[in-house]
Amino acid sequence: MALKHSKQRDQIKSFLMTRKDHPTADVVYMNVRQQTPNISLGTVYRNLTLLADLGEIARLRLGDGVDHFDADTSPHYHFVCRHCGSVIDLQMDNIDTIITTANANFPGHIDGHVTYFQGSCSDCCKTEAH
Amino acid sequence: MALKHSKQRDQIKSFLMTRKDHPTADVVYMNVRQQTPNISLGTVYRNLTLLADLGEIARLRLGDGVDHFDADTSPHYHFVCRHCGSVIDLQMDNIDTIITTANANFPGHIDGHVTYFQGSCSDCCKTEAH
DNA sequence: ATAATATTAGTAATGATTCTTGTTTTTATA
DNA sequence: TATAAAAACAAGAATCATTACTAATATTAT
Repeated sequence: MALKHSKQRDQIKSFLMTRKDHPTADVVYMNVRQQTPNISLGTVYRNLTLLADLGEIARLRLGDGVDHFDADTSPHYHFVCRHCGSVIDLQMDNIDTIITTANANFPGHIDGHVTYFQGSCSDCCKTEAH
Repeated sequence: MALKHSKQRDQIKSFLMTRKDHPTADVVYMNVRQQTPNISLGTVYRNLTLLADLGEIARLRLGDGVDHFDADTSPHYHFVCRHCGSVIDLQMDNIDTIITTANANFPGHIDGHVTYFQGSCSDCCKTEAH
């Protein structure tokens, strides 16, 4: 069951690398379809899952009920705007020390955490009064 | 549109207060149905959402595609076992200082974060070798 | 008691994702 | 280069959690 090359998979990954806004499967589908009109949504889902399992992309679950995907697998954090829902990269120092803190009084073994941030993005800060 | 009392809502909240394992809507439904056999799943969902909006319970989104509910609204964290999926309360010092860290180089305004921890619960640590 | 309206049960609809099936591509090897 | 095994595909059905709809019922203020 070796991996075989696929034009569709290449296009999905290439598209994702051009984007910094962490698109959903449906957005990937609508965009890749402009180059390959008869690609199917199932193919997009299957390849996004495969690429995520391979570690070539990241799957983001940000509480909005839809998976987002990110071609940038380097360590960084994410911000979700409460107003417009946009997902934005966040450069900040690594906070993995919270894992040590969490392990202190825990009877099992903690080896990871999921963290994302919320608030108003700069655009929404301008257009609304908070 | 003042709130009116409802036996179903009381039972849903009462049941949730007896549990420390953060049940899903379906688990709430199956249990409350033992007292009120013809309660509908829609009623369970509607009331869980209402109680969460009122701040009387917490809705937990932990990346497994199903919402979990918690009658304990005091500040605390959660742990999700990678092996059995169990959700466990975690007592640890508040880490809201990460919000200040995150705001440092961010052009908008960050006012919150979502954090949960992952690893092996004590039961799974015993039964498996990691 | 009555009227206004929030709530309910039951069921249909939605939306994201996964699964199935028969066909097409890819790739290793003869 | 031909061929055969298997990976990948397109199209569409199925699944699962959740929400929406509607007519009936329960609650509450007067």
